Amino acid sequence: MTTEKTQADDAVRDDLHLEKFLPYRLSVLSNRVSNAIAQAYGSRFDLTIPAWRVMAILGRFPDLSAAELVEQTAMDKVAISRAVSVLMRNDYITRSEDPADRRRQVLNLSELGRDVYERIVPLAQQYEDDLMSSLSPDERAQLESIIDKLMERAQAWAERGLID
Amino acid sequence: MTTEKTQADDAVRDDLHLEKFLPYRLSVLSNRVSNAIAQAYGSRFDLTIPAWRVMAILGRFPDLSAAELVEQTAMDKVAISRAVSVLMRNDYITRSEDPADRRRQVLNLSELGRDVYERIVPLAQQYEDDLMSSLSPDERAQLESIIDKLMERAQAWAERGLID
DNA sequence: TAAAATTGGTTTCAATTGTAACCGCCTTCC
DNA sequence: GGAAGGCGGTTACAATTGAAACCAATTTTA
Repeated sequence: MTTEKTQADDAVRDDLHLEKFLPYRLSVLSNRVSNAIAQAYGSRFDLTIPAWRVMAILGRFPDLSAAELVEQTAMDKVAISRAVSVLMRNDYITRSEDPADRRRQVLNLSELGRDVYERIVPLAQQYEDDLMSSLSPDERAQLESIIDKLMERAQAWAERGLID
Repeated sequence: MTTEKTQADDAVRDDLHLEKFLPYRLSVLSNRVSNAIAQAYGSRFDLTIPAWRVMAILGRFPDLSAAELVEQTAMDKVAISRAVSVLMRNDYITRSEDPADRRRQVLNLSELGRDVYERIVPLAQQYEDDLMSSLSPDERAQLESIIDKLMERAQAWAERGLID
């Protein structure tokens, strides 16, 4: 009834099922996941998502500057700067001036920061495991490669301009 | 020094590869996609993402109230209210009081709104198609079902409380 | 070697978003 | 039928975010 169309060739395009629309679904999924996790460690360690991301990167790649964090995280430099300043306030990271280039500041987890990092990692891992546990091994592998492909495609939009 | 481990069995969990971390990847992917698309129709029709979402739903399900939009979109009611008010300002939707319940306001696309809607749908479709074109038919099907499963899982966190 | 242009990073200001309080209408239950 | 509570929707205010201007150090170039 409601699915009837007056014009045959309008039928397809005229009907957008938002619930089925991939970009929309991605956004809902991503928000649900991020918010849940943010809540989990935010409530324990008083960390925002950007702050935790900075810590996650520094935990793996020490001695980065803010600019290098920008590359790694795809966050913008203002967000990094703010995350860094709250992390400094919490003594979760240290900042030292690079003598070779006095504009540059080298960042690292502090001892306290590494402590927190090491407690959060398993927690984060646990969430990921829980998510993944709903998938078969085959699906997991598929997902990896699918995300890569979609990412590449979306990246292309940004680089080579939008469609149309 | 800082990378040394004191305890052998910390070694595995201690290493979080953010670039491989599903929640993180989802968020980057979703942002890239949404921003690109938002830019595409935002620049043409001066629509924000929430506003476009409201139109997308109204295009498919006429005669909804704001509360029903909340259900459909998973946006919160303030966001809906704001989207509705800009859409009213642009004459993209109409609002009529429900005589049976004078609190309730029935929303619909205006003629102009439907026009815009019908021009955006193919555009949105095109983006989705372009994204999907990077996947094989098999992968597309997989993705559908994978997203469903992940969504369900993440939903469970919200409902039954977080892990741990 | 002194302007000019670039780079790392921060600050400022405006726009977006989330939370909570709120107003008006409606229902219900004494 | 009239207070008490619930629901639809908006407003107000605070927190977050993004864009652009900005400062200081460095590199370029002439």
